[in-house]
Amino acid sequence: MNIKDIAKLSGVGIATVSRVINNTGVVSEATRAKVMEVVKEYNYIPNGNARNLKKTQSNTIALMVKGISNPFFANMIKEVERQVNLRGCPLLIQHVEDGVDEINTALQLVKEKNLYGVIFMGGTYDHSEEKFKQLSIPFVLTTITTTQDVDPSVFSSVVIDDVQESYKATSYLISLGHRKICFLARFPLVQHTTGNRRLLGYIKALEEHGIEYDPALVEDCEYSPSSGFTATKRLLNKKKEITAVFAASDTIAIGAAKALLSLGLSIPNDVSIIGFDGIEMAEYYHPSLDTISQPGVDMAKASVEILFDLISGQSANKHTVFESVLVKRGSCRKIK
Amino acid sequence: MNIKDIAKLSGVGIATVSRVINNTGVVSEATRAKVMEVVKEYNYIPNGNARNLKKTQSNTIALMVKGISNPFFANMIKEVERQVNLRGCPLLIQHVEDGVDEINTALQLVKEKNLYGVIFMGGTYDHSEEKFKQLSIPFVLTTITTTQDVDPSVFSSVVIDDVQESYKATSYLISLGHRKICFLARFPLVQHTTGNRRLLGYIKALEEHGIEYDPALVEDCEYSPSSGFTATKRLLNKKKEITAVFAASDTIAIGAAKALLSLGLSIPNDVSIIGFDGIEMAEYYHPSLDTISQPGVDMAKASVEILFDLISGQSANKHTVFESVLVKRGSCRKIK
DNA sequence: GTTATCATGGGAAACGTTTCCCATAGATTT
DNA sequence: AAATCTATGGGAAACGTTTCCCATGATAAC
Repeated sequence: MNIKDIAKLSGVGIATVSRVINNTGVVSEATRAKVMEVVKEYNYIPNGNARNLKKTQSNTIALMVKGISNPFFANMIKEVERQVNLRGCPLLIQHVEDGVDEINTALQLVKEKNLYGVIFMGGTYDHSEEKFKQLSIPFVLTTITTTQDVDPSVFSSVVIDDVQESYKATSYLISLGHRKICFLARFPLVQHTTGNRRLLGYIKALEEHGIEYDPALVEDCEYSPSSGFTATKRLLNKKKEITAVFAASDTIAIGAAKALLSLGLSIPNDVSIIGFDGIEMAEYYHPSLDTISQPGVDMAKASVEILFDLISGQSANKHTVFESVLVKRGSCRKIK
Repeated sequence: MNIKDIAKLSGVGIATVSRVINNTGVVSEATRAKVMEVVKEYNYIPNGNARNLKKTQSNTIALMVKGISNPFFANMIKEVERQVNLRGCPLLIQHVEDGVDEINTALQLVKEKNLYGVIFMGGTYDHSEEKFKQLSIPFVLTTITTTQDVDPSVFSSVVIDDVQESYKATSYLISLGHRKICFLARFPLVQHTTGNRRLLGYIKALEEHGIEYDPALVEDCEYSPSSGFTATKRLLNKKKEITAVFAASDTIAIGAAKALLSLGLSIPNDVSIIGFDGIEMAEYYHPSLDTISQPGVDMAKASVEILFDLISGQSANKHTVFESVLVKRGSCRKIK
């Protein structure tokens, strides 16, 4: 069942059927009704491949996610899909394996599927300007910013200020009297990752308050409870006196909390703890965990809006910085 | 840059370029090398739309997920993608909104994109045989079985036995001396959902042990901590004496645990609790939560294997039932 | 009554592949 | 030396659309 069949069955030309389906050009009401009836009756759905081939552009938006199992991304993905579908476009969700270059993957996809636009979610901050330019279609980096010498006019982004928010969390702990503050995050070899930027904020806060930065209080770990758990164990084995833990994600914070609690330590009486992201689980953990809560859904929505503005040519590349909120639930305590 | 350009640049015909790219037909080593050199140099990637149009079949596999934010699905999705990519196919992840018919969505997608195969993950058990037949390409239901009068030879599935596993959990609590056991799950209007089937197992266990089934101990709730939390609050307001909670997901169990803990109750001293799924968070909760752990990754792998067997015509429709494991972590206690 | 204008709809090319079928040339057989 | 076979590679049709351009008939203008 293709457009030719529909044309024959409706007694019109294929061009007319196409015009009816796409609501383009002028077609008399009578003709339109006649065609639509046949379309409905035979449940005709145009072949997307032929369509995209001819138009040398599909209306598909791709979402490249690095870390699809990250619970913080879950609601963002749903919102991106909702917003994209609202605009009548299908969303192709592409998971990018850790260690795989998401821009290269996208480059491939763009050529192969004639994408309409791309949203990148998660991943590193390290991309060259040249790469961005190769990607000749509109795209938005969400949750990713870049500190390389990249001309800001060649890409769009929706981010939070990792340095600033991390500074906020650390300062909060310091204001409560903490001096021995651990920091848990992921530090891959690449520069300019979320972890590295949050480390900068952590160090900045320490320095501003005259606290010496002790690398032994910083542990490298994946963004997962299990990794947070083992990292915290490693930390405790160093026999440092610790009064607070700042985890670069709530998942890490949960693992860290478990490590402390299972040793019989109390949160926040013995150790204060604060996470990052604002996932639901942090609230329902016992004790509920303080966190730097990111407006994930708003960020997702903004990403799609910016992408479609770019597509329609209505605006140039844009960089939006969202503010996160320090949510206090009692897992941090004033000491001394 | 298309196949014609490559042909011209290599000094061969387009048919030859196609043969080289697809490794079909016979091409002399010299010609192949010449063409490949040009392909590499210009970084040529064939247009997927043209390809799929001509072949009247793409190699794309679609994964229809209902509940993409379900943490239990996270690892399964990753495994499905890994397995599909391993077989040289791209995976299209399609999120299906709650309440939307996933088969209809797939039907649309199949016609539009000439899919190669479909995997359904999550959702209800209610599908008619006719619908299955309309979907004229190979597909596998994962995490979904059907109790309708559907001929088992028209579909494939990878599931656990919900009734049996639920029976297992409930029996475990009973064996520990519990009589007042709450059950939390989602009961939508549609029949034959995961929740309904697990309820059957729960009731079966009670009856077999001569315990009267009390509907007041069963609460309807979404598969999320917040919903588990409020459902448990509702339960406690009924002033029933409760000694154990069986939650149909670990996310619900976490919400339930939070409700109990925040009232100062102890787990497992005052109330025992057991969840379902086996997500990482249940282990890192404090206390660690007992659960019926599903082999999600194995199930994902099996789904892809079955799908590709169907595609290659190597085998007929098949139904695989996986066994779940009762994981004891101490959140359930023997009483009396 | 003739010409200009307009609304509508059809024909055909083009998008970039794959693949069938045939042509060519060199090698092998008779 | 002629005939046959084999290996290789090219031409062209086809996949199912969209869209440009043109044809047709009706209406309006003169």
